[in-house]
Amino acid sequence: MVDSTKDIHEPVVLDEIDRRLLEVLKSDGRISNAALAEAAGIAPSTAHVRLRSLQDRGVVTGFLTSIDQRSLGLGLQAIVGVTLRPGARQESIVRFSEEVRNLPQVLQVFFLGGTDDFIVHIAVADSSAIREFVVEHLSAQPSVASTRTSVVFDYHRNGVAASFQ
Amino acid sequence: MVDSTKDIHEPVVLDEIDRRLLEVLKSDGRISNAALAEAAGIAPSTAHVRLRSLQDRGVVTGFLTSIDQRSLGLGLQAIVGVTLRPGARQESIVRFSEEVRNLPQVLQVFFLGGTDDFIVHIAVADSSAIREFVVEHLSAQPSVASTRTSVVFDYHRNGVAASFQ
DNA sequence: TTTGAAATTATCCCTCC
DNA sequence: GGAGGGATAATTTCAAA
Repeated sequence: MVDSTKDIHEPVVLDEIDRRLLEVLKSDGRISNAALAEAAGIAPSTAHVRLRSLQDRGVVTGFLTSIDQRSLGLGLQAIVGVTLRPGARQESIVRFSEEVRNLPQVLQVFFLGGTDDFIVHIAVADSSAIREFVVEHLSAQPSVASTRTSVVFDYHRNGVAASFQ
Repeated sequence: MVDSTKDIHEPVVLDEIDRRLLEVLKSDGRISNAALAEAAGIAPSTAHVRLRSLQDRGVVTGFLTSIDQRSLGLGLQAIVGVTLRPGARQESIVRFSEEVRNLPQVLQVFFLGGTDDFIVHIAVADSSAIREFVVEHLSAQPSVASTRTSVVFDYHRNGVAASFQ
């Protein structure tokens, strides 16, 4: 008996074949089923069922396309660390963070326990757009105590983690 | 005449159709060519040519699979900020950073201009694995002056930026 | 460049091992 | 749970506008 509405995280058991499939898919999400099957040493029909199972079990949460941001006119990336005011209301923080993560400049948001309360990874056109982003969307917020902006000189990605639920 | 060996970044011109294709592909890298064509309002054969062109021009740099790290037994994510010693030799920094970004725990590395010289996004099994990672792979390095570790409580991703060449 | 249509492949479901 | 086979549907190429 499997519950189809799983809001909580139930343990997932992956065997060697699953891990091989994931290893291939990690860096080639658009590989054909036939090629995926061959890479994992199984029949195409089996690979097909396996991949569906990985999606159903929530192991594979989606397929993404890596896009060169410069081509979109967004040649500059930055990391902005944000510290919130100690007295900020919980509900206003939640609303604020949801606004931030839906802004078009935002690639990723990390909510942290530590010095910064969260950090935002953005891609923008130029340095004035960074300042504009920070002033308009972060500093202007009453919940925000301070921000620290760092320009991204180089960036490397090994894999893509799923957004938390 | 197009140079196939483009090491430098040449300007890319995207029209409205290209942008529509990218918007769809961004969050669904495995969409079928037929569905992609319909979403962009063009013929499947055109969508096919267009997508190939986007790849050839370096706009689309790859297709990735978003994987729930918890399923892999990596239930904890952290951000580690690293400051390098002012006197560290350039070549040792380069070698070190290349080692770090190839570690299996590492999801992303950002090289920054600012307080931290770079930050590392990792996924590990538990808190002792965080400590192990920092001690073994970061603090032990002679180039490293200090590190600051923050646990990731929540994570959200809007899109995937290409790794810098 | 875009398209429609043809040739080739792949997907997907069903059945059997 | 994995593999085979076959109907369906997709991708890819190409000629033409």
